[in-house]
Amino acid sequence: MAVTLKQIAEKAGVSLTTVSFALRGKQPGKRRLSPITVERILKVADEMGYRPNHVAASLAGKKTYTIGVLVTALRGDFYERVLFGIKKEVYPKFSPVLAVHNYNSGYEKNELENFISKRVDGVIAAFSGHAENIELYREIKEKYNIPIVLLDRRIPGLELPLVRPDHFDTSYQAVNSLFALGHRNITYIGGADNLEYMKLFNQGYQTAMTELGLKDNISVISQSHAHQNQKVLKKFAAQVISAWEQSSPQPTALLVISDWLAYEILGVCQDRGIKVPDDLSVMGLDDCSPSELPTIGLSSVWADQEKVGEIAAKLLLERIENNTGEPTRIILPVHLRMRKTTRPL
Amino acid sequence: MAVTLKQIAEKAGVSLTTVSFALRGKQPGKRRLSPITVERILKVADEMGYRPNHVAASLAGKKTYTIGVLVTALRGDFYERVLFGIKKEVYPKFSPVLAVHNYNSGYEKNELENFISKRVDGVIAAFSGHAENIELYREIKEKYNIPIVLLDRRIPGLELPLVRPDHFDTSYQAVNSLFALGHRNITYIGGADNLEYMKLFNQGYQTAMTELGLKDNISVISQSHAHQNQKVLKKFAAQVISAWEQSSPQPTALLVISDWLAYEILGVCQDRGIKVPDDLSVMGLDDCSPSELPTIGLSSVWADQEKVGEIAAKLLLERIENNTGEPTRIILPVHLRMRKTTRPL
DNA sequence: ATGAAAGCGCTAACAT
DNA sequence: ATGTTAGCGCTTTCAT
Repeated sequence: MAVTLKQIAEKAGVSLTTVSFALRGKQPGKRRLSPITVERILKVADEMGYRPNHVAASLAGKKTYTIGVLVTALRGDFYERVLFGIKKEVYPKFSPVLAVHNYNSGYEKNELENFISKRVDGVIAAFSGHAENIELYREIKEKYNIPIVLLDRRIPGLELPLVRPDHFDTSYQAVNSLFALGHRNITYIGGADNLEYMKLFNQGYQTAMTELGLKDNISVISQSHAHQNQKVLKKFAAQVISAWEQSSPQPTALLVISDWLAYEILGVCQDRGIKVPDDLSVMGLDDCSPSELPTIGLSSVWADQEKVGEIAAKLLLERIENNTGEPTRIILPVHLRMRKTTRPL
Repeated sequence: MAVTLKQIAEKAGVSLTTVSFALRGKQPGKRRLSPITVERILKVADEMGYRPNHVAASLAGKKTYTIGVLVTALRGDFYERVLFGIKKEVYPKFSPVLAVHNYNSGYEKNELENFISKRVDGVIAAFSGHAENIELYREIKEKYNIPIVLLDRRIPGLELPLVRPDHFDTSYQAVNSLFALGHRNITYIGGADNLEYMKLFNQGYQTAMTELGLKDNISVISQSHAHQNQKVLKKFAAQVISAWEQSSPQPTALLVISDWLAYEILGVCQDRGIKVPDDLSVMGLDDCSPSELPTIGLSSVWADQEKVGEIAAKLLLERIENNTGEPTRIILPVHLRMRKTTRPL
């Protein structure tokens, strides 16, 4: 069945060690081998159809060349882009093990334990927010000395490097751009603020409004659970628009925590004959791909998620290779994407 | 650092073997151990914070409890759903290693070799279509005896189990539903037919048209590369509509190979003042999530991709566990989702 | 009911 | 320039 180093060694008339080094090139402990033997070994290995056994190599070498990537969810082309950035950065030296927790504490625990058992060389994770798993993160870091890089949010009590888009500036910029268009009455449609990015969105909104002298116009509508299925979003969207219809003075713009919720709001507007952007401007905050579709054209704020992944991976590799690195915090700039759902007043 | 079986054995005053069995429950070779020792071992292990080392277990046990999942791409909520189905089915016994080839032969080769080196227990793969990798698939199957289940398309010359939605019936049903609405002049907007599903889409269209006595109305517009970025799609969409505008008699309906292309077509129609569905009905074939958005409402054909993943995983597990199973072919039914871009004539 | 011991296939000192 | 050898942390016969 599977060919081993030993078999190659026998066939090539050299020792197993020589084969091991020959096959891996010169990288490790500077052993010098005659090019002629190397060539012979390579040939034999090729003829026999040798495939290295990573499992054995990992056990012996105490390195698995594997990193654990734990994200909150896969849907919605968000962590997909992050994952792509990670893959790009570590390829082909490391391979990522993908895990998803969906904000479920049990899944998160399970996946993290799995990372430990798999002896991954490093972890990139988006913390779920469940405090009961903090000790597990600490164990990974301190007991197992596995480097961790965080995505999007910190873990209270743990000093860990973090990479995320500038959430505060996201809503801050959005409010300012709306202001520049002439809007003064801007309502923020938010989430429960239990996740750090939501809190920052909210703060960015509040700060911008205050700075612009619009403190009295601040108004927030929010719903407890942010990550929901389409049905729940639809219902919430209807509530938002009903509230808007009844309010006076009516806000001229809505700043919406997620593009997918904004799409539903657009739908409700359409049903009720509210013209966007003529009667109402709508703006999302996490530029998802449908926003760019010609029939949607939702104004939103774009973050380079791929770069988030790349940088996280880069930080992780540094830490894996040099066992160094302080808990840096890297906040990436975001960019306005003004499209068709916002207009000058 | 990491606690080992040996350390637990010493602390508990038993042999390493006993610890190994105790920790894994009763499953393997029916060894009987006194509940009292088991309890003590469990307690010690817990106190010491033991985490099993999967790497060592895999090497010794010749099973990695890992399956390789190779898909064509991640974007577009397609393989995402498949992956979800797979995870659901194998959790928590096996963990999937995710690989993506993007129709690139080199990546595919690399990822498959990686699967071998990782000694995965099984493989679920969507073949890229590149013939030069067929031997590698054969090697996995025959030399390494690693079970493989295919997604979406066969591999010429290899008898392997396959799971896919009914691509033929997708376009076949679509044409019939359009016919039922009164449409007779239906154009198919397709791809290069180099992938099996494209060929089947095309055949379903041709067959349905022929059966309905619409042989003379058959018309196909296609473009070589199907999986492109938005810019290319936009351009192709413009060409499609230009062709439509100039044709006479004008088709009343467009059957579009992918929903994302259809969205762009909708955009072009909007720009040129063509009313959908009043002037033209548009229908997609791979129901993606934006189709359901209220402001899009693209009619399409839905396939239960999650179930594709589930079934593929189920077939794979059977083969891993019993080393049995013929090359079954499972074709899942698809369902029409008539929304707002199609209308009765 | 429990242990001892032989690997699994490789890496990395430590020779020569 | 190449070989010998001792593990890595487990699973699994084979004993007792």
